[in-house]
Amino acid sequence: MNYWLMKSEPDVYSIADLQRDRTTLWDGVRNYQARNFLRSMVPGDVAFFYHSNTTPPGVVGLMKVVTPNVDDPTQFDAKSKYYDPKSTQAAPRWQTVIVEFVEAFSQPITLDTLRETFSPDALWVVRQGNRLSVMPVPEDIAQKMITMARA
DNA sequence: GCCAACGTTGGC
DNA sequence: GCCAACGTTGGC
Repeated sequence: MNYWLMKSEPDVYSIADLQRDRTTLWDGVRNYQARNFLRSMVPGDVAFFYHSNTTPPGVVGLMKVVTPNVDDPTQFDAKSKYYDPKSTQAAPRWQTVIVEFVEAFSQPITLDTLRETFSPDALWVVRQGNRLSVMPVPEDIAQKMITMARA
């Protein structure tokens, strides 16, 4: 079982939206490093939901992977902003996962607090200029984050 | 809204 | 294969 961190702008899709929907297909990732992490996810993996482009940015809850290795349907949709003309049904470029809501933290962990607590070498989201939207989280860091959020 | 960081594209 | 131009991300 692995831990991940996945970013979303709450104006686009928030933890409250996931709580309402229960599950969602995590579409729109168009970065190869992030996609490769998505491809390596397995059912039962736990992901921290991170709100980006908001005040304050931070980790707001937990979800878990229920269906791995799903072709992102938006790559085939010419009307989607995520449409990829180089992708074909026979050779789709973009895979993602379906995630299920687990928990909305009563006490979100802000980026400031993450920076005070964890090293950028261990938790990539605190690296300056970090733009990766899906990243691994080491297990010991993940356990500490969960403890902090429930304190 | 600004802009630094940085990934991608495309001409050569 | 280099690298300048360009587009996007995301904190502030």
